[in-house]
Amino acid sequence: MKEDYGVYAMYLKALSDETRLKIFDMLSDGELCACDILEEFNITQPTLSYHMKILSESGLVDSRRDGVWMKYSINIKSLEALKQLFDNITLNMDSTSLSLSFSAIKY
Amino acid sequence: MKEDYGVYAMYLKALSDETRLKIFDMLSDGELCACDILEEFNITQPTLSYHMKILSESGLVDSRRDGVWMKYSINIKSLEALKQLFDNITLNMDSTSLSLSFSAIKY
DNA sequence: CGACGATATAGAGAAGTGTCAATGTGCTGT
DNA sequence: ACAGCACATTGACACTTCTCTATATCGTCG
Repeated sequence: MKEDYGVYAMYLKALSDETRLKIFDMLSDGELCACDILEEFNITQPTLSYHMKILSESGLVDSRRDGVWMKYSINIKSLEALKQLFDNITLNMDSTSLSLSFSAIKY
Repeated sequence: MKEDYGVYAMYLKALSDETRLKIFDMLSDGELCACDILEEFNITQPTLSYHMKILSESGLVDSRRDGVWMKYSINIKSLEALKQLFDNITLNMDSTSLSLSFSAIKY
């Protein structure tokens, strides 16, 4: 974990662009093809392709061909890894911060 | 939430640099001064100051003067917001993805 | 006050990013 | 085979990012 800063930084860089973050959030509702995603943005098709490549190569998003279409979906493992990254940060907190964190737990 | 992509993208951009991500993780053990942080990296003092400014201005990190020193600490609210961002993404998943997510829950 | 230690700012340069128009590639019907 | 649609790649450009050296500011102590 402590040694994976490079991987996490890559994930976060992939999501640090507002367009890509929106796309990632869109994919939380399930698999989508590029054409569906493109309709939601005021960007050209090559620009979307560029963003999808970054998301795919980072490992955050999986892609597969379905005939003429490319279908994209969230890679669960990378999403869980990101959650653990931020969850672990709270767990390491000192007592002052911990009391604040406890009040934020919502189960 | 759905409208805050700009804020989240800013948070993620601030953490998308490996140095800044390490610093953020270091701060999870509690408040640190710039001099303590600087010792852990092979960068110059102005470069660290540049990174701390990005972390502070994004809202992820709080800063205060303590005599000659600047003390930095994690802003809990922004950290919790980041956790919710990723937690909400799983919650929106369809049944196929949900079954995968359940298997990853570790309580 | 004046010197010093800690941090911030300015300026510059190399490298990276996001966008587009133009073009290439791959699949599917006819 | 070939025409057409979906998507990828290329090349170019403006803009941003990260790093440094040099210099400024701020707070403390004698």
